[in-house]
Amino acid sequence: LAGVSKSTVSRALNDNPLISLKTRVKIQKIARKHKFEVHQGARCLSLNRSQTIALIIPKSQNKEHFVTDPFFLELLQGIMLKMAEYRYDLIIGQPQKYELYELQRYFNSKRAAGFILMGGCCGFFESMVEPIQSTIPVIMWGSTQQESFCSVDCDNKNGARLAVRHLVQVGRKQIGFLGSVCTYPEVKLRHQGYLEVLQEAGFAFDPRIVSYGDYSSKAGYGMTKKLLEQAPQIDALFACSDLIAIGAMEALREKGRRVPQDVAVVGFDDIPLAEHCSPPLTTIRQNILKAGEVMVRNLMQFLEDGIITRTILPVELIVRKSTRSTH
Amino acid sequence: LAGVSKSTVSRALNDNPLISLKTRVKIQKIARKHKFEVHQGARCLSLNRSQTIALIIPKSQNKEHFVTDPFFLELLQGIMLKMAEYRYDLIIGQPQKYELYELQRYFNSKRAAGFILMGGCCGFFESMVEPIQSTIPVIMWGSTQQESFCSVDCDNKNGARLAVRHLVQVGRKQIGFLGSVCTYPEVKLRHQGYLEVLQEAGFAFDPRIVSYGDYSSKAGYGMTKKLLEQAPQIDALFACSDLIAIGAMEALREKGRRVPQDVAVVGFDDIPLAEHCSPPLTTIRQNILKAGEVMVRNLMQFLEDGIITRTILPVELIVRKSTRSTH
DNA sequence: AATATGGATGCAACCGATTGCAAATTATTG
DNA sequence: CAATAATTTGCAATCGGTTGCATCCATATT
Repeated sequence: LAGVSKSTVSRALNDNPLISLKTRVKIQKIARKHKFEVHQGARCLSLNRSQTIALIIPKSQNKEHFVTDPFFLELLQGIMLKMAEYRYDLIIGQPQKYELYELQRYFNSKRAAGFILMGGCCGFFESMVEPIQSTIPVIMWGSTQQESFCSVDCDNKNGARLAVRHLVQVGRKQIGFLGSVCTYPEVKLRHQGYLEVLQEAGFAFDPRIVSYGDYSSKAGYGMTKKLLEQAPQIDALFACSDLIAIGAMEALREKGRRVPQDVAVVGFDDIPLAEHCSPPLTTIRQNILKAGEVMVRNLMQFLEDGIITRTILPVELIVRKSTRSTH
Repeated sequence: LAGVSKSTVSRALNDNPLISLKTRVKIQKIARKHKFEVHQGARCLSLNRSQTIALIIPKSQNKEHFVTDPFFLELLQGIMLKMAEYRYDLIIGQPQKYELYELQRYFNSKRAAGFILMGGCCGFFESMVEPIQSTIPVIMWGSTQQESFCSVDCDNKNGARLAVRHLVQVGRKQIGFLGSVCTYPEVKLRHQGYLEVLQEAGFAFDPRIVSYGDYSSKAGYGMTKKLLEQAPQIDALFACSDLIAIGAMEALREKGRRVPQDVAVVGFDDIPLAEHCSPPLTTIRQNILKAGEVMVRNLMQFLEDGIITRTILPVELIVRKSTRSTH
């Protein structure tokens, strides 16, 4: 070192006001010059917590090994941006099973101080929620019934309402619903919004124009093919993701339906591609980047002060050609 | 504990053969029963290395904050799969600057024992390569001139050759090239493959039908618009990503060109969407999942034995409607 | 039965940082 | 100037594993 004890160095590097400004600055300068870095293992041992958050993502049930949705990347980006601000590290984990125990292992081994759960939207974690909140700091993406822990979600119901109301306004009468998995809370909410607007518009609800699959374009393609057979009269589709919508438009095209002239299509997410697919897709924009940031911020708040937040982020209707007959 | 010293416990949990099988099993059973987890901080301190690999991703230069390409997700998935096998943790880092120093900070603080560099493909890390190899365990995605450290890449040149040869075989004469950033090594290689096949086919090279942008559908849209103005005679396009190709097809459609009748289009990557866009896209499939796995495996090999590997993964031509006039 | 042998376990130091408390230094006050 | 207060720094214990070496015990050997 350069003149002082190691406790002084430790305090100086942590900007402890016990140490006089003069020595603090001196020590920090020396540390920088010698590219000194605090040994995180030692720090973690001493503090008994690590400056690390774990992002827990689901292994999807079907073949596809991952949330292939670009949506996830954007969320990740938002998370990382905010994480860097807090000078925390992000570890990504994909546990074998969706059990509290797996999270507890991370937590007990002090590999992570808190968790961001992506599986929430799939209902994976609903089961383990009760024991979690008292034990492990957690924030979840997606809607949930539980009040006892932090969550962030977009306004699914309102998103669906905006989409379907727009379809009604452009004169559509037979509006189909393309969901992903019908048990997902956000899908339920969107379906609810869909029903509300149909009712407000005085339309009868026809269960034959509702279909479920997953979030992929493949599923959208398949659902639409099926729908066109059992309900050829549809003149609009509200899809629960842009990928579904894109798959749907492909199926429509194969069946000789023009978008938007014969069938108008609305997606959900506003992925970058939505603007440049064919035709450009009317969709519900979620500010995913922001969502990622909010998740980190709220989790940190919980870690520091134990404040439980439940955030609903606004959504926005983006009108493009897939619902505009002219222009 | 239950009867023995802590050194015995430590050895037993690490399956050290010094400890008799009987006590080993007994201790492991007790540990499991009490959900004991090794404190990773302490372990890291003691061993002076952590069981963690850092995935370093670039902040893209333009507005888009991230590799929005689904390609990245698949790679991530492959990395995570293999990582779980080795029982290592994955941390994701997006350093402020692309300098050796940033990596060294991770390394010196013992937050990561090795690095997977995603920026390689963008040439970001080329500059810091010489100092790296001797200092820090690294594997890079993408082609590089350097021989001194591990890398994994797909066979870019051959991919381009397959794509362009296919276009030649279906009778196209004016084959445009839609690149991303012309300084990226993989783009250079693909352009090289493109030129080779043109030459073999006896076509003259026309620089006016080559354009560069980035990997997004937006860029594909823009490049194609420009290309159609300065070279309206083109009858085929080879795009360096599926997203570019999708943007290109949208631009073609707006300009009244039919795909594939007027202009055939080939992409690169085979993202899930490629099969369900309109028309389904002929493309070059990279086995990205495998690539991720190989990166982890080779990096681990380097960590253990210091073996430097340079891997080129095969690619495959997937023919779909975007290049088939009939059917 | 005494000694050699080897396998199983324990002792104790060590990794590098943090922090309560004591000590030393400086500043303030009567 | 001495006594006290306030500020600054150092001492030493602690966190929870790992590991070289010493020790112990049981069996094998002579």
